[in-house]
Amino acid sequence: MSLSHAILTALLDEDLTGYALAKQFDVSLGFFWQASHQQIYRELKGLYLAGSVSVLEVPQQGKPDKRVYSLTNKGRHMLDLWITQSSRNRGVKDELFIKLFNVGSVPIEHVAEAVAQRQAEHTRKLALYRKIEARHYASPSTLPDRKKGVYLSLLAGIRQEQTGLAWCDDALDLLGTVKA
Amino acid sequence: MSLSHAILTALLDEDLTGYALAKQFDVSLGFFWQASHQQIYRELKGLYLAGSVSVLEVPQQGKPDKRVYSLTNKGRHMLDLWITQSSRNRGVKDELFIKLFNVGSVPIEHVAEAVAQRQAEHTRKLALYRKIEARHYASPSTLPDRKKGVYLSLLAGIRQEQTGLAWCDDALDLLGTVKA
DNA sequence: TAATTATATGCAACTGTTTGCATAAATATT
DNA sequence: AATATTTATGCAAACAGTTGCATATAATTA
Repeated sequence: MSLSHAILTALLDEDLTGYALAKQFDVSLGFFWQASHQQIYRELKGLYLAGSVSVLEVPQQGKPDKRVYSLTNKGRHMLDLWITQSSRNRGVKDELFIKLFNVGSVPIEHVAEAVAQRQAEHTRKLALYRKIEARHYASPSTLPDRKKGVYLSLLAGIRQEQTGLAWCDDALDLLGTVKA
Repeated sequence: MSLSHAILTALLDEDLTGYALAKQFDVSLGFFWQASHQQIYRELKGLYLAGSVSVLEVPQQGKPDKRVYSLTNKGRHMLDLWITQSSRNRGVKDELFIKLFNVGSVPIEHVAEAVAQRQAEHTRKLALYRKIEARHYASPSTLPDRKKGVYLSLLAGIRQEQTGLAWCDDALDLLGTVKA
C-alpha cells in the first residue's frame, strides 16, 4: 500500500487534483515511484473513503468538475505511522540481468544491444537529474530542511545513474571478448 | 511476462524441478528477479501448456512425484526472441525515497531510521556478493564465455551496493543537520 | 522423544499494476 | 480548416504478485 502514501506525500506541500498528481508522478516523486492516472484516481477514491484526504469540488464550465484533494489530519498521521512502521522492500526485478545470464547460449549481439539500450537510458536520466540539480540544488549546504530529503533523493538518482553508466562501459568491453 | 523467461533461463544449464527452481531463485538469478514457489509452479504449468518446457515425471516413494522440467527447442527460441524484442522496463518503486520526501514534515528520526535500515541491507548484500565473487569469480579474465554474463551481473550488484552504502553515509550526515 | 527443517507440489483468495477504452471541451500546431 | 495536444475524470478486464492454506514424509536438531 505504498501508492497511497506516495499520494499523501505529494499532498504535503499543496492541494492537488488527480490530474495534477499524475503530472507530479511523471517527474519528481515519479522518478522513484511510478503510477498511472488510472491508478491514482482509484487510490484517491479509497483515501477519501478512509478519511485521509478531503475533496473540494470546483465546478468548471465546459470541462468536467475539478476535484481538488487536501491532506487531512488523519492522513498526516497515517503518513507518519507508515514511515516508522513499514519497511517491506519489494524484490528487485530487472530484466537486463536475466538477459545477461543467457550469454553463451544466445547470439551475443542481442545481449550487447540490451546493454547498449540501458546505457542510453542511464545517459538520458543522468542528464535530466543534472539539469534539475543545477537549477534547484546548486548549493545544498544552504537548503531549507523541507528540501533536504528531496535533494538526497536526487543525489541517489545521480549516483545510481553514474554507477550504472560506468558498469555498461565495462560490460560492453567484456561482452566484446565473447565469441558470437 | 519476464518470470517465464527467467525460468527458461534457469533451465539453460540444467533440468530442474519446481522446487529446485525456487531454490535457484533464492540465490543467483533471484538477486535480480525474485519469485515465490507458488508463482513458479503456476508459471511452469503455463510454460508446459505452451510447449516451452517438457516434463519428466519421476515417481518417488513416500514423497510426492518429482516433476523435472527441461527446456524445449521452442522454449530456447522463445528466449532468444525475448532477448532481442522485449525491453519494457518496469517503473522504479522504492519506498525509501517517498519517505525522504517527508523530511521536514514528520519527525526526522523516523526517516533516519529508514535510511539506517537500508544501510544495513546494503552491508549485508555487499558482503554476500563479495563472498560469491571471491569463491567463483576471483580471476574474471580467465572466465569461460558462458560465465561472463553471470559475472557481469554480480559486478553490477557489487557496485550498486557500494554506491548505495556511500549514499547512506552522506544521507545520514545531512539528516543530522535537520532540526527534529 | 519432540520439534524443526528440508523435500515436493499446488489451490484459492486477495492485492496491486497495466492496458484498453470512454467522454468532453479548450488550446495549440500544421 | 483539420489535427493533435492538454486538461480532467473514470470503468473494466487482464495480468502479475503476495499471502494463507493444505498435504505428506524423511532427516536433522534440541
